[in-house]
Amino acid sequence: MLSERRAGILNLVVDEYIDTAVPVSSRALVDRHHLDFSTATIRNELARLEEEGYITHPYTSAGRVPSNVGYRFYVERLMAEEPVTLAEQRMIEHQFHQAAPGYDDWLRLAASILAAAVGNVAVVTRPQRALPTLRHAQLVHLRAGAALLVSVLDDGSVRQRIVGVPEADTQERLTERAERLNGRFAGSGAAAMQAAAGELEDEPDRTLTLDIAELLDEHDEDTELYIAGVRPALEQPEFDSTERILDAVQHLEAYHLRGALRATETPEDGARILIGDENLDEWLQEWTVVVSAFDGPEGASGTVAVLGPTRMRYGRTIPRVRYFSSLITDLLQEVES
Amino acid sequence: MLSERRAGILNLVVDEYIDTAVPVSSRALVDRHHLDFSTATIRNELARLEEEGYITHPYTSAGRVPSNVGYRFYVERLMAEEPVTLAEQRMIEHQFHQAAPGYDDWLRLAASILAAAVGNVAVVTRPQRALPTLRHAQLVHLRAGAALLVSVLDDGSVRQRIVGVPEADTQERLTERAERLNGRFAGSGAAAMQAAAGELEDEPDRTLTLDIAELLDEHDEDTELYIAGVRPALEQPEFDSTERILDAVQHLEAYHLRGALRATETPEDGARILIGDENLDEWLQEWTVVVSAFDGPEGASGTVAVLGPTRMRYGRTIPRVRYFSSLITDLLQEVES
DNA sequence: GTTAGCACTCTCGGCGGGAGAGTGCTAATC
DNA sequence: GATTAGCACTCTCCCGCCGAGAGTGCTAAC
Repeated sequence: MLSERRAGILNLVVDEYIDTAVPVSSRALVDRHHLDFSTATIRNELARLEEEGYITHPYTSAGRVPSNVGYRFYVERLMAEEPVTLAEQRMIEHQFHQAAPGYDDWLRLAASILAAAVGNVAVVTRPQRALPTLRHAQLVHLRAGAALLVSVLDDGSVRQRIVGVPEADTQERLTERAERLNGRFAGSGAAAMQAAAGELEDEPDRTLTLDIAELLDEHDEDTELYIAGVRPALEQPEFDSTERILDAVQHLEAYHLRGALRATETPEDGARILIGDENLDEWLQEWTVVVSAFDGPEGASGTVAVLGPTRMRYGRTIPRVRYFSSLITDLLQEVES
Repeated sequence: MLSERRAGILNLVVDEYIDTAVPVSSRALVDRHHLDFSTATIRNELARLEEEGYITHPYTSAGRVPSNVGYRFYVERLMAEEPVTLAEQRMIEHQFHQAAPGYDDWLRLAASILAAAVGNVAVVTRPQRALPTLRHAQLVHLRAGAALLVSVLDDGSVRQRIVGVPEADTQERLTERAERLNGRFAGSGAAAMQAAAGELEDEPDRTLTLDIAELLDEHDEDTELYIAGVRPALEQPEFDSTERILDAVQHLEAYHLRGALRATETPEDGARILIGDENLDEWLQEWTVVVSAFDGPEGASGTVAVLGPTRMRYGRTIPRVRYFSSLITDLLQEVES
């Protein structure tokens, strides 16, 4: 229903708008792309595109701006992808191999390289297992009656909380206790622990077991998030007023981003793109989220995402999110030292 | 050298300016505080105060604004402290006792309550020991030749990195290895490990020991930081332009704040106040930092701080930073469950 | 279907000018 | 000698105006 020519014009409009952030006029299209039609013809086509909902007018006589529908069509049918060149790949890999090896550093680095590559906010989550099991628990004596429970999970994540313990327990006793629990529950998941807790004779051990189970269940409440590129994103012209910036700043923090990513079904392969009102969160109505998953060790999985205004360089962003998703998967697998 | 009366006027000027963010005029002082002098007299005094460097003029004929010297004098001699009322204390403690017990949650909560109480950015660091020792190390198998080394320190902090291990090591072998090292080095500090590493027969064990020692040494590179109140701080009138906000946003992140706090000698008791150019960091030249220390378990210590524009409600902020510093110390000691 | 031409609309930036808020100074007063 | 009234002067801020410019939509001709 969208004629060949009109689709082509839409493509140009979106490209142009993404590039300049200025509503695009018929004149600009003709001049900058040497079209063989007059501006009047283009204007007619633009009017049609507007009727069909692909573009809009900010005010009666300014140029055209893509609508969400327009962006969606662009992303699915029109856009020219800008692939990650070999040179770029090499540069990126080089940066990784220069850094000290370590989950945290790598993921943080991934976020910041990706952010720089696309000029928008990048978010990377630490990989987690859906149903993590306990690898090792540890009790650190704080004071009579209280200790810090530190649990290392099989996906390498670490969770901790303060728990009550018998007043009389010294650090030595606590260590014994922890070892006893490790012997019994290392390799178990939350469900198994909850089921088995009842069988335990020792009351404090029982409570601790339930504490550990809760820690395992806390799951993504506390997912570590690496965020980068806030500044470049906020320098874009859509953030012209101080309130817009403040709103964005407020939302671009771990808590809200976790929420935004959790709401997304992340494809195992390729990237998922949510444009404007396709996002559930209220605050994301004028944002686009490009998100993909990567695999960590032991069946754990994490998320890479880029967030920016709906006017985003899709052709550049999407391949890069995909690339980073597989790059991180590879990195985490091919670790060598 | 600063006459009684002039000091009083300076006090009023600073109070007024902190309150309104508007350069204060002789008229405003007389009217709002029912002074028994004419505006002309006040103007003379203001002129003197300006000569002496306590206040300035933004432009030839606007009201007066305190200088850094003025703020310093105000903080040391003039300011009326607004103590934390009992009702306020109860409210705060109530909020703590409602939260799930746990270092992270408490410290995060502390930051956000403090931020709300003072209307500026609050930062709380996780308590750390100056020379931490190892409590327990753990190796998580990632892939042949690589493992995740997770170390729990005696102050309850946890550090991790990816390390190389013999290709042949299975998870079982790695666990044995870790237990061997724990047996030998639990309770030791980095220095002891470095010294003892040479004596180890087994080459991989030696490397691992050095890895652990490095982890212990990384120290505050990676201090966890809880930050809150960015938005309210940035809503203040000093952040009127988008660049100012962006600069501030960029600096109010973990990396820069760690730097800023590290540069500060933190008093064990009471609070240290750094106004404007008393700060070393370039970006803090128009900020004031109010910082205090608190004690964690086992001789570890952490930091609470508030950051805001030099025009800050000192009388409110300082007592609250002090209060939180001792409150956190108490909380961490009086944990019960 | 395409295009030239034109009237119309809306934004944006610059300019001017008046109101208002303050100061500093001088000279008179207590 | 301190205080104050009075006044000239300065600087900001805001508002309204206007013209330039950029676009569009429509009509009529090709």
